[in-house]
Amino acid sequence: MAAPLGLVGHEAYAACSYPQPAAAAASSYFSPPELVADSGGAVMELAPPMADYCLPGIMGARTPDYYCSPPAPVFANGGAAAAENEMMNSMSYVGDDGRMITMSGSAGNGGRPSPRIGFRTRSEVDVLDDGFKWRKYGKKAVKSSPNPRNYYRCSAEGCGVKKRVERDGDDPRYVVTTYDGVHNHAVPGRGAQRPARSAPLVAAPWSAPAAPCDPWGTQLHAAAHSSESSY
DNA sequence: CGTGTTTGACCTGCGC
DNA sequence: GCGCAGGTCAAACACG
Repeated sequence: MAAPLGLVGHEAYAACSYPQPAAAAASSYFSPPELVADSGGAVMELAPPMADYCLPGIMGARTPDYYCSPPAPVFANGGAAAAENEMMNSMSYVGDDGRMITMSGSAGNGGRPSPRIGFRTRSEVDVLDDGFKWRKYGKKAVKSSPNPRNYYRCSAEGCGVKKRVERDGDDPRYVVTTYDGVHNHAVPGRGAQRPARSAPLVAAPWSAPAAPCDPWGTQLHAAAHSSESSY
């Protein structure tokens, strides 16, 4: 599967076939758990637990309300964003050339690749509310899609996270969102605490790690065997 | 007046 | 070197 999301470059998909919570289904949040990870030319696949660990730091605290979330010992210290970013920065994965690459310096301070996470969402609205404040700085018609691509930057001072939002050219019901970078601050208006889930969503079918681990090492796979998400 | 959006121009990387 | 496409800039504008 080359690029069903209209994304170019190195892509990997993680299929997450966990049932979609009704609340999430009714909202605009991240409906299909289909992930693409593109990190500076390296391919990685995000298994569901990995997605849950990665995405909060990038997209904000609401994400795990949808993604199948293990208990969150990682954030038990209250420093959610810091812990998440620290974890992101300590991660490593296998690049195209087979070498291990670490995420350290991913926030733009070290010349190492910044994490890029893309996903496709069935949504009526173009812009998903991920809890962060975004400022639009550009709009561009792209050749790969009949729909324009919108460019957003995190409004927080010193935070260089960007995201691209575009309608899927193949299916306009879907919004393709690509996050580029990791927030260096907490979600605005939430403090450092992870919001409580209104209801248990999905029982995590895996053993939740007791501490920030290195899921890259154990859950990375070649993109070749990636599967479609099921919904 | 501050903040965010719009949009055309400009810059840059890449393939030929 | 040239052209194309994607990404970014910045001035103008809208809105609360």
